[in-house]
Amino acid sequence: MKEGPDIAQIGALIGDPARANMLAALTGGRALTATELAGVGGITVQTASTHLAKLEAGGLLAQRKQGRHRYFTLADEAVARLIESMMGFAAGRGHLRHQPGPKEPALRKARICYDHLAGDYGVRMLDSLIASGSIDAVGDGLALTEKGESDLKRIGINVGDLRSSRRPLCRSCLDWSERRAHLAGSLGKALLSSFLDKGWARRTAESRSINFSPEGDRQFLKLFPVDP
Amino acid sequence: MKEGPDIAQIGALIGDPARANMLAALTGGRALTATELAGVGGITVQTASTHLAKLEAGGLLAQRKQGRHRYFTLADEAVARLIESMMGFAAGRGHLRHQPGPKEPALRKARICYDHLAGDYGVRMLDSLIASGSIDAVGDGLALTEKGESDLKRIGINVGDLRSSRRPLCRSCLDWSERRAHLAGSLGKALLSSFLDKGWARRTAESRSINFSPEGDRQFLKLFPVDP
DNA sequence: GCGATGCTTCGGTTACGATCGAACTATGAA
DNA sequence: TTCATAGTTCGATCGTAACCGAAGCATCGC
Repeated sequence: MKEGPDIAQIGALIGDPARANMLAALTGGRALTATELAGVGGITVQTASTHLAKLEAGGLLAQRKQGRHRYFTLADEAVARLIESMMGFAAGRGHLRHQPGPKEPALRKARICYDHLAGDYGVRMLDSLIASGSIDAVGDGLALTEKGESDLKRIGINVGDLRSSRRPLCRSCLDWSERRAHLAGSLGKALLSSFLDKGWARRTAESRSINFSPEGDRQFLKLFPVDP
Repeated sequence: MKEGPDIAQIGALIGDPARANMLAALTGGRALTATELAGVGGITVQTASTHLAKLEAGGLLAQRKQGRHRYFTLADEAVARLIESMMGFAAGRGHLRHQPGPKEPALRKARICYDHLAGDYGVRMLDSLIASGSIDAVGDGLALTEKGESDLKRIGINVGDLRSSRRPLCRSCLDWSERRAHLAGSLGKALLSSFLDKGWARRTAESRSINFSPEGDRQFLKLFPVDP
């Protein structure tokens, strides 16, 4: 007994439905205000305020004041990974939400996971990068190849810039809807950003889903073909 | 809101201190009875019984009856990974236990993590295997090399046998005390088993720590040297 | 200055769940 | 059979934490 770090504290933090909803919403990567988070949690602002204070004290959230707004984000990528891994686990056990909801298909197709692409399209992209020899997959680890680096430069992504950050370039992240890996890390972020910049896709207002335009869809599927 | 799987349920399950203690104890890999688990949770058997029922209903535990005893284990390796990853996260945030306790140093040196070696010795072993070229590390993924396969055969581990199981051979598992990776997967299990079989080390009765004998210590350090 | 908006703090209510004593079932030992 | 041990179920208690209304700050626009 009393062995090791205290998982009960963070378990309890995540264990409240309102807080869990807020955290899941923040996994979308966007900074949200206390009022918005109260909305996603289905509670009043007063209650949300105390919840947010607890989450911040627990080190799960960071906030920055901007005028009279208070923007909350996940404290760092480790929190996002924890949440996503718990989602993957929960999905595997059948701990699904009561009503699947109309937005579910869109989420399964393409959604944002902290700052990179997830869902069917996210998994497909990684598969294609591996098949084309741009990324080496060893066990559950990923590494960019020289071919990959030059291929990416051709679509406007300069890997050298990304390397300067302390964050790992490639990281595999388990997708809860597909139950397979998609690409995270700074490269995952850069790829999604480029899709948005090119106008291939747009983020939706209140949801984590990512909407591809018909043209963007075509381009994406051409760039990341699935092998027959 | 209402997007994705329900993490609040499992968060709440882990969020109770008594349940968290039981889960942490079961991460030791041993099957424990309800009474033993009541002990580690610091509660009466009645209370433990209801907790265990909840954990089982939530898919975190499995039980098997044996005579008048009821043995509980973690449902599968995924649960162990979840618990360990939460421990790693908690340790990183400073969510440590109130009193470090006398057993802490032993735990940091060598302990069992589900079924493989963790702690200083676990990290050291993986480092050494990578340095000697037995294991390839790419990103955070691990893969056994041909050299590794033959080296392991020399110390009595037949990798061919391990491959037949559906479980991955090599897996990296983040160590909460060292904050670095150690070796999990079926190979990690096989290595620890061999140390125990050879008499180099023994499991302790009530704790997760692993005790190396003086001779076992010598052999282990010789087999897995650290590069200067 | 003023009101409006965003958010926090305070106080009091409420509900849920952890807890344990006691009674009950099941298995094993004598 | 009887007694002992392991565990569950029941019932009642109790504490904590989630919750919201109301009041209090802070910041913006005017």
